Amino acid sequence: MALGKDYVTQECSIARALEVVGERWTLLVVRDALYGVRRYNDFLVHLGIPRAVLAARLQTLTSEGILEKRRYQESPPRDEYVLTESGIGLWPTLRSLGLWGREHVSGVKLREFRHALCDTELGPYGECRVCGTIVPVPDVVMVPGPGLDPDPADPVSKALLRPKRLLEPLVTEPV
Amino acid sequence: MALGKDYVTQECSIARALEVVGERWTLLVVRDALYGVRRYNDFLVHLGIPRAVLAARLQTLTSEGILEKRRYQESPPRDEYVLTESGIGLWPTLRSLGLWGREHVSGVKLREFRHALCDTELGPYGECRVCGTIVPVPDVVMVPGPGLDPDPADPVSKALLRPKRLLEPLVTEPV
DNA sequence: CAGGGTAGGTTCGGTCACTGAACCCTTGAC
DNA sequence: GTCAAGGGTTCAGTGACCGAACCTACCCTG
Repeated sequence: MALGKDYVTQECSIARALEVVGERWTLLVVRDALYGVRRYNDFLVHLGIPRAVLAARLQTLTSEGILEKRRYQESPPRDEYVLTESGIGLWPTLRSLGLWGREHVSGVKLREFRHALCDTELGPYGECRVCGTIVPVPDVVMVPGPGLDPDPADPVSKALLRPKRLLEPLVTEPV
Repeated sequence: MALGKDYVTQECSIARALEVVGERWTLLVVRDALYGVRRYNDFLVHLGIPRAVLAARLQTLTSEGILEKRRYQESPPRDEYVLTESGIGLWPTLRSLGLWGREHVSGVKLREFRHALCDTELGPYGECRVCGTIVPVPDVVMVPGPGLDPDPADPVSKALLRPKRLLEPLVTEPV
């Protein structure tokens, strides 16, 4: 946590959670990972985060068991960062935070989330209104909403314009 | 937001939300407000936050429309900080963040939340399993869980040991 | 009416996280 | 041999956060 200080007096699960994911950028890294971003460089260009900070976040998220670093090719050695179960568990939090931001801060719908099996838009708790069940994260499809810039500058944002399932690895166009 | 920098490149409701509530201490102030804390001094002793930071947070939260500052006595002039509708809208986020912290960080159940009308423990989305509805925040009762220290040092934590509804103003024992 | 207590701040020097830019290493392609 | 790309590390500067001290307005008590 920021300043090396924990919320030491707080006997509270929310405080414990914030000690892990409450630093600047951390939740945005997790969000990108949910959207399918896996590579250092993709996080870098999409978030506009300083390299040193990204390296630090990826390392703490890995050591906290939220991301898993895994080698996907040997030569040259390349690693990718994939969400663990614990990391996927942050989906409801990010979902409700996003809804709150849309409703009380930005006022614009930038993305929609739908149930892959029946194409119904999710309710506020990530449930499918038609099927009446909580939709598992891999069955959530993200599609761009009306407020989203149709021609973004960076290739990661471009790739995220295409409807895709959460967690499904992002493929960026080779420049 | 920290360092005067917003998440400027991010076209995303989550980023917008974090610009408002993503600073250190901010979400804990909102949590305390949900628990019924209203006064400067109660926030201070309960959070263990530096006075200057608390003053700054209360001011930004007020100007962002999440808290409302209101005079509750004239002489001496005293103000209290009460959640607005927008602030209450953060309940689902805090609820899911707390659940995640309990499940993936602390592992201990510190508090329980129940439906006031039927005394059923809430489900993960703040719904009542018996009534089948989302419980409005004022109808949520908070009761201490098994893992909570039964004899805390500060009077605010003491007062929070008694079951009470969310938002209901906290009354601290006069020392 | 002096002294003490309380609520709600502001000020201030020091520390530490974040920032942006530059540099480094390994590998593969030309 | 040279270049580019991916994935980092290093480093000086800035500014948020830290704790402690100080300030103000009002009330109560002797």
